[in-house]
Amino acid sequence: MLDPKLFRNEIDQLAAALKARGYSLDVAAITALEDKRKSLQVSCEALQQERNASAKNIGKAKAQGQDIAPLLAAVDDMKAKLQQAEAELSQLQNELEAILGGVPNVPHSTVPAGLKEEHNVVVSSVGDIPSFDFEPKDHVDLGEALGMLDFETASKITGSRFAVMKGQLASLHRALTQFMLNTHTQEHGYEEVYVPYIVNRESLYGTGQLPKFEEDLFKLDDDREFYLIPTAEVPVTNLLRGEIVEEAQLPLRYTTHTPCFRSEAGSYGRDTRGMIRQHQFEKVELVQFVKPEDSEATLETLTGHAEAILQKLGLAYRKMALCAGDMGFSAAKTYDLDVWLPSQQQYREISSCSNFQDFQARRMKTRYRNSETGKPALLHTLNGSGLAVGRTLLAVMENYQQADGSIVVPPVLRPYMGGLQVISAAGK
RNA sequence: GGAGAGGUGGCUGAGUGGUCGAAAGCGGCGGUCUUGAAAACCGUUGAGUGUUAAAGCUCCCAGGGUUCGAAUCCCUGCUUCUCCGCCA
Repeated sequence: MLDPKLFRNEIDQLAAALKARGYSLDVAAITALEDKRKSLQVSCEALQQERNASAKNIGKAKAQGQDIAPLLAAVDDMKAKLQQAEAELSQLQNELEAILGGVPNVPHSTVPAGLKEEHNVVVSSVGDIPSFDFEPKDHVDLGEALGMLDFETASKITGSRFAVMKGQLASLHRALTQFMLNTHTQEHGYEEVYVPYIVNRESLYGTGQLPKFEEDLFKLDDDREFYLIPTAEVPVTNLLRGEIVEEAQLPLRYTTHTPCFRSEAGSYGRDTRGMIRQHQFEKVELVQFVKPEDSEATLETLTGHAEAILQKLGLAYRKMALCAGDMGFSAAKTYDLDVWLPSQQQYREISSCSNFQDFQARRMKTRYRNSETGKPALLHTLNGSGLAVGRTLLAVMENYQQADGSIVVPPVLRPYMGGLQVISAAGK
């Protein structure tokens, strides 16, 4: 949610800024509604004032033992008038809120212009692209040949876009998670948290998945309106929904490992092979709450924390600054980290790190007490994948494969694998 | 699943349908004292909206209702705690 004042006072500038990301703001409709709201609110408050004053007078008169019957008669029609005004106002406010809640964040001034993926800018490329003296296989062929990756059984159990892993590959998957969590908690200063994987509507509204992106989510058949989390961003960011934290506690850094569930509606036919795009995948998430003046720098360090994982794993990647039109709904600025996949001869997204500024915090009413003013002020929120575990697994498989189809375990993961150096069919 | 008790400001916690946005304490902030700090004492201190500033308005878990008037009464939901039952 953007600051409502922007819609009242600077709506034309706002519309121009949003156009950069391909969003066209209905200025005329919003202005008309806003004008109507203003006048309705004024008249409604005048009626409320009248009611309060007369009720007070009646109370006084009664206390003094006077006859209050004439006073009651005088306020006879007031109630109905007020009720009608309040109903109209609240309907209008809901209407406005629905519109404003659906307006995306304004791109930060440093965000590259452009509306499409090809306008994203390469910030840096790190690591050497591996060369093979044989034809590298993709992770599906590798995993199936090892007998450790099975999509057919998964689709029997559930359906498409699920995977079954076995043996050392399943262990490698777990090792990656442990390695990431340990790195973030021990080297990057994050506190590990465990959170629910099912969330309510309020939480999804807070981080911006609702009301606009309901079709991306799995909703439970339950009258409590529960959803499976599409990312740990939702429960972790909502840890502080409605809270006021002390400035001395900042910055707050949380990391967690959760499964993520995405309906992938609208992605039919895309990435149907392998583990790139699944309905269920694991992710280690980084979330930070910082003072507004710190968020820009924090996006750099947080992205660096995700990069550190790729570096320690020895994977080649590039850091992309997303253009205005390619960013998510709530983001003011986003870096994607794309890892090199030998089978595709291209980089694929493995992490997305964003600064939401106060966009989520305003929706969640997450504030801190500013020590200078003594007043509560909105925090800035950031998050990033550190990393998507399934995609990291397939990147490791493909980049560490050998001619015989075995997979070398990256040295940093060996302590988590009982010292195992190579995954081979014999190890199943 | 059954029975009972709660949900009030940053926190703890009072609050007979009318002067209650709400006692008190803690914490915070400012001051006195002190070389400095602590202690003590004095003052101040909810959030939002609105305004040049104010006034006004809204908010006592959420949503409905009763009433001229609701933190207070009624209904529904959510949630916390205690006891019983069941259970990984």
